[in-house]
Amino acid sequence: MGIAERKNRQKQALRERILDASRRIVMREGFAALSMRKIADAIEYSPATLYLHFASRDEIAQALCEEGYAQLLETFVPHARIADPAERLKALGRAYIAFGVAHPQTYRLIFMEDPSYTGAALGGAARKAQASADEEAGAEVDDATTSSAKKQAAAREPATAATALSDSAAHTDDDPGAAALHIMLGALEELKAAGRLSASADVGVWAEAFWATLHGIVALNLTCPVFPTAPLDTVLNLTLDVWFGSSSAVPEPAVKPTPEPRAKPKAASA
Amino acid sequence: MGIAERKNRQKQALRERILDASRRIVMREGFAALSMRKIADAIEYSPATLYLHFASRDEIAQALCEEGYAQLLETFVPHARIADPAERLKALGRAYIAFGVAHPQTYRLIFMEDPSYTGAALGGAARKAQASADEEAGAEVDDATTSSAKKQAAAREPATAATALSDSAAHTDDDPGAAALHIMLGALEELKAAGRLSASADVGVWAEAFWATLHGIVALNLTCPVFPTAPLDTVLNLTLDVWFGSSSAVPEPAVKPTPEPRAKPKAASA
DNA sequence: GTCTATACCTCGATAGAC
DNA sequence: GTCTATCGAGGTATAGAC
Repeated sequence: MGIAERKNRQKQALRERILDASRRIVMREGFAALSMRKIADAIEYSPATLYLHFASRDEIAQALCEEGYAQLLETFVPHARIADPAERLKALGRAYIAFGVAHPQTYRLIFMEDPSYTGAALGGAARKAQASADEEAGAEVDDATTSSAKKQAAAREPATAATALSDSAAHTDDDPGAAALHIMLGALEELKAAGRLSASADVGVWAEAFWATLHGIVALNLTCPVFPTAPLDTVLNLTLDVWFGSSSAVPEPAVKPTPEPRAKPKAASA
Repeated sequence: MGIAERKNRQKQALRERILDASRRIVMREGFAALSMRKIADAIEYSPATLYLHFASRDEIAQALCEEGYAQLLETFVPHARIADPAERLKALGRAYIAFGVAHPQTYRLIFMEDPSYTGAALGGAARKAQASADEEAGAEVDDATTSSAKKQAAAREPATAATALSDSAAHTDDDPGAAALHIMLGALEELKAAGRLSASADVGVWAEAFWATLHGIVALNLTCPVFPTAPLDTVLNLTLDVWFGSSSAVPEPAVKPTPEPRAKPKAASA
């Protein structure tokens, strides 16, 4: 069987070469420029050979996406150990933006190209967020029908940073997107448990809204050459302060979030 | 000269037919599916004829973009009359998201396709934001070199909603993007003048960060089929409350933004 | 397994007849 | 002004020789 194993190794090696070349093309010229011909050229094989390893261009793209999800999650992991949940969320936000700026084409591929690619990243994650929200609302969860119900159990008790991390690590293998979102959910739960979020706040909604905010900063920055006019860090810091309060050691806080929530009456529109 | 005028009218009419057909194709199949052949088919002319009215496909796309900018601005205008600046900003945010959801392909074309398209919308706008920020910082503005310096003068004094609107209306003809951003800047200036924003807050940064946030919600919604899991309005309301405070008449505010800004010490990261 | 060769698309843009 | 015809380039995917 040694011969079969060698052949298998060679097959896997070529598969990796294909993905390597594809990754380089995407990083250099963007996803739209990824074609079977170009990949074949890059690895010095004929286009037909590619179809022995991938059924289509789309399958190659999906493989690249999965790498991207994992890569993004990796940048999250170290920050998940930060004790203060607000600081943790801010650090995660910074890591998210940093990833997008450092790997623009990868970010585009995952979050700005095909809905099915983005869905693969956020689909499972969003389902978990919904489940968490339902759970929080006191809805009954049918463990038999939910394959990942066991993993969600840890979120039921107000988790410490350590348990949140170890729990999310359980997701890492199968679904990086869900794991990433789960790290955020854990931090938001802690904030809420500490009374720094309204008791009626829905952490699932908070997580989705915050994620969308981060996405907006990255996406606009990648798409629009003149955004932002101000330094990116300045915009990011303001955004994080608005969401989770100013935490700088500076005596005078730079931003004072709406001291009078409902001071003025609503005006009639034309 | 009547003959020449008639020919001119006919030429303009065909130009409009081309744009109409293009708009329909983009709305129905997306910008990527817009091809000269398809347009020609739709208007029942040969592809070659198109090149008598537009130099290239790109020129058609840019014409569509300009319509889109103006369309977006139009949805802003009625809300610019709201007296309370925070409520005005929230209404603008809602209008922005509503536009993106109602006209997904138009929104994609303007803000998610080609950087040059988005730049045409935000480029001039961003320059104005920067100018406003400079001005605010006490920098001298050389009126001779800035063609629109006169228009910015109105923002110097804490403007009423009326003056902010009339001022922004002056931008409408030449640059819808700048006009839209200017409406937001005016509202932020008012917030600041009322002491509801820190005196050291940079309204240019606020405007860019808020715009990015709105963009994130729309973009993620358009790209990701499962976002948001929660109703879009719920996510939007939370986001607007986080940015400009809760203004609902409900006795218990749904969201309490970080009552203890710097309660916990910063934790050491691993 | 890997190749050559090719079928079969779609595209933007242009030349030249009418 | 409008057409037909076409160039040349790009793409996915496959058939069949080796």
